[in-house]
Amino acid sequence: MARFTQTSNCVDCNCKSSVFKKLSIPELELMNQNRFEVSFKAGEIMFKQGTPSPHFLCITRGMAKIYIEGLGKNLILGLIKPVEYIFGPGIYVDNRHHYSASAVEDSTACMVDVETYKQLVRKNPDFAEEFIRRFSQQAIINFDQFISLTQKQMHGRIADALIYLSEKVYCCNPFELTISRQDLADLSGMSKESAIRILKEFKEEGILTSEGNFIHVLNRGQLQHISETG
Amino acid sequence: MARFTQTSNCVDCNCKSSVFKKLSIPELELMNQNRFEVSFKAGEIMFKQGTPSPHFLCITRGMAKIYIEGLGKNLILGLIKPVEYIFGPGIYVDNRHHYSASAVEDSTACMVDVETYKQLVRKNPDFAEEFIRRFSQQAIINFDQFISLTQKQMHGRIADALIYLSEKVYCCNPFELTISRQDLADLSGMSKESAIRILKEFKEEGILTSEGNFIHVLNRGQLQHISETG
DNA sequence: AATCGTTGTTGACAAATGTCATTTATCTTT
DNA sequence: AAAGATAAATGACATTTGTCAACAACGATT
Repeated sequence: MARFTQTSNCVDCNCKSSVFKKLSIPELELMNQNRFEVSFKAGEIMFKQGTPSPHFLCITRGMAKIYIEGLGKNLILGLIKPVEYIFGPGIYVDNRHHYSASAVEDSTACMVDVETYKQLVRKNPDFAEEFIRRFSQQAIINFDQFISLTQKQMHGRIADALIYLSEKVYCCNPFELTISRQDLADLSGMSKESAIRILKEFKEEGILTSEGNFIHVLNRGQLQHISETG
Repeated sequence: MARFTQTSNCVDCNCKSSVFKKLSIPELELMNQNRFEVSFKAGEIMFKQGTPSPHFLCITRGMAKIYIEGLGKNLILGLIKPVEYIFGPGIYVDNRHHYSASAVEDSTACMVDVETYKQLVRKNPDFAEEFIRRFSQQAIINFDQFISLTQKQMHGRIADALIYLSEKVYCCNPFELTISRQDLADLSGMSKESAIRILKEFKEEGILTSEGNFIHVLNRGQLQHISETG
């Protein structure tokens, strides 16, 4: 199970994440006092859809997936890496998590008290605006995902997922896919078998090479084209 | 084209919409000074995806649809009626609209200056919290729509759309469908023909009756069941 | 009433996609 | 190294869904 540790300070995250840059030293200190660090092994659940959300979560090491648990299947909304924080929309509505989060790699995360956070949102308009801006960016990303998942065929959706993984998540090419094929399928809204098949087709067409979990995108333009034409 | 009018006052909306209840009289007055009313005929576009968004919009009469323009198809996010306001996530990010809005019935709307609005969000923490709360509620609704559109089959999706229309939009049963079949399809992420076919099946199975654009849901439980089982 | 354009409806068909069963690879544990 | 568990890959098939073409209904205009 998860182990408690208490190593870093909020000032560390302040150096890395733009959200906390809007906080003053005393405000950071307040936040620091109302947080604790937890470590998770790969596969462990960080929080579960439907449960109360007294804390929000800030990934300091490793990687997490956030996903909606639907009807038997999961829909992965995104992969979160250091130093990004995960706040569900529930914190201002019903204090429930509206999606689950679990570690896809061994990870550590800060759990920050939501009430402290909301208090700072009230007191510091710059912080509030930055929070709203983040929230808005997330919504815009969701819209794109909405279009991808509802209007594109499988090839376009896998292309979108590969671009996302290479450029937003692992930020390199070639990259090692640390998520499973099932996760790739859950990210693209299709069955695991279909995801595997399309990956194979892309390989046969010379768009990418793959050896085990290492994927090298050879023809980024082609991938973009497939993404845009559905 | 749209005609300008200047009839009501923000205080009117204050009586109807919970968002503005958090504003003081002087604040409402400020908002009132930075708004104007516009009327739209059915079918007219209120704002267009990709264009700048110097104003947000508050529907005071009629009904609007908000929709993402995707690859040839539209995805309807929701139907907006008085007194609800439409703010895109772009106002805090890139000052662009990330979806389009158009009148599905003859409508009037207030266009409120975004800068004034953001100023009030900074100054009035209660108002800011209420804004965030609304935004969050919208995100939660989007999650449900996400699951509906990506994990349910057509019958489940039409069931969801019918429940939404009957209970959230028209708020009565029977109700007159003022949107087209194409709109119903865009709301459910499928082709117009498929939407029509499923409506017919529901009719044959006695779940509803329909005469022209009037729909009467006879078996709400069955509809719920179809929604839940996909 | 006749015409035209739009929207709604239907049927036949093709394409996309999921499901199931089976095999292969990979990794861990013994 | 052997065994077992898990993940990945493949093939056959059924189902879901979209597309296309034709037609009917409706409203607006002449």
